[in-house]
Amino acid sequence: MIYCVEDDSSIRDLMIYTLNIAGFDAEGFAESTGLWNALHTVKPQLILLDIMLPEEDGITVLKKLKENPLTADIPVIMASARGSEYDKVLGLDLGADDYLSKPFGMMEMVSRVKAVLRRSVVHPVTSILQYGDIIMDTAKHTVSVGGEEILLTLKEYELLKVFLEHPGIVFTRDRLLSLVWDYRFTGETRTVDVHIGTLRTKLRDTGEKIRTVRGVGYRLENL
Amino acid sequence: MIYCVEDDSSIRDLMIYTLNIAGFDAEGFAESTGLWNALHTVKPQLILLDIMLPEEDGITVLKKLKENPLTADIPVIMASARGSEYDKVLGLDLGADDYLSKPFGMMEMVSRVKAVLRRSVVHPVTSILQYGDIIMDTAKHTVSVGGEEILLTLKEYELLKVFLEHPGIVFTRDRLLSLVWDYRFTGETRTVDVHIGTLRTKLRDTGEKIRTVRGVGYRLENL
DNA sequence: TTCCTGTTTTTACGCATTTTTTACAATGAA
DNA sequence: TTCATTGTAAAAAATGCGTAAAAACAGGAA
Repeated sequence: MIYCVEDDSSIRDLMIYTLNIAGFDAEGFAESTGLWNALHTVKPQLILLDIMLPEEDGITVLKKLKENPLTADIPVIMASARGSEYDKVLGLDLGADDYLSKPFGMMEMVSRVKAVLRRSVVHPVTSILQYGDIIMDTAKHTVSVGGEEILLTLKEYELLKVFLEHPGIVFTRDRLLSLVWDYRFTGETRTVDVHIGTLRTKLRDTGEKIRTVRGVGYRLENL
Repeated sequence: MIYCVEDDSSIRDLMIYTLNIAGFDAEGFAESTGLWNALHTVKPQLILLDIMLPEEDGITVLKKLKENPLTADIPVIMASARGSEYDKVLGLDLGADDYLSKPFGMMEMVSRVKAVLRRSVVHPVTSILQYGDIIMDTAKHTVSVGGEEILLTLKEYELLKVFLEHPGIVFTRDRLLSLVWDYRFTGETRTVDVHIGTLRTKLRDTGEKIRTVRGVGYRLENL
């Protein structure tokens, strides 16, 4: 998924259209609010960002993106009609990955998008797992829900980690036992259920997220 | 002056050329011996260091740089084709300031160089570590809390230093042992706990700052 | 050397928290 | 309804942590 923030709707439509043709999922926004909303649901591979925008300008948006650890690693290509060197430098310095100066051709855009994506394949050195408003920082060993830190015991933490690493996948109790515990034996035990229970109550305010798959195990609901 | 250690001469030349265009003095070396010689004469603002090198590899070079107080404060950006997580973590943990994964674009390189330099300008002569009202001066080897100097033993000091250098990050007892002590063995010992204990009492008036992460280790609470 | 002093490590144990088990209630499919 | 499965409160067991106190160590002075 590529997000494209551009106020001129004819240019925006053309960009989306071209990106689609080139095989990318792309979504466009006229100004930054749309981008911020979208970022809450799906994290894109790349953002195309115009500098001149109504409301919040592109430089500010880029700054914000780079300040937040959740979005800092999303590559950004800046675009602007103001071709001055100043803008370029400013944009690149803040961590933009490339620059398109208007008017640019669609071919050029696609080739730059591809180049940036190629480069940033290996990038993710992030210790952060996100799922909706749940954020787990494995380096700090903390979990927060909606910015509020919640305290989990070790088993709860590791259980949640397994789910966050594989959202949507069903895990049998045996599988969870062997992942989080190091049980070799697979005996009758309610241990997993109990921990799932406490996890659920601690995450209650986030809505019911851990689903029971009767006769099989548990899985984290897909967003 | 920026030093650039890279064995592939075509890449190295391109890097030097680009850095020059961007307004930097830059000098390149095919392997680490050149770097060591150059360091005796001119101390650079930054070093670009490839991990895969003939003779001495980049990780070793980085270690040496960070061990020597004369060179420890030179920012280093590591570059490597081996994109494995392991390399990254290792590099970053040893004190590299950023990471470039090959193949990288020249634009990206310049923007990262600028970013690192910008960061290191803010903390000139970084002999001072601060966290809330705790101030550690690594040059003077002193620690003060709220202006009042406190006396720490060597182990307490080094333990605190690790935490101040990585606020918020969890350290297991094993990790702390290998960082502050030079234990190879990983045995059952309460040594770390005891020192954490004495540190805590000496820092008591600053509020509880060192948090226990049960089953894992310790971390400095985020401010 | 021996003694002294301050630091570091080990040992041992109490305590609090976490984890597991147990037992039973609730649920849902057939 | 029946029966297997799941949820969970409460009790029991296990574990991990903090810390006092003893032991070991290091360095300096006499």
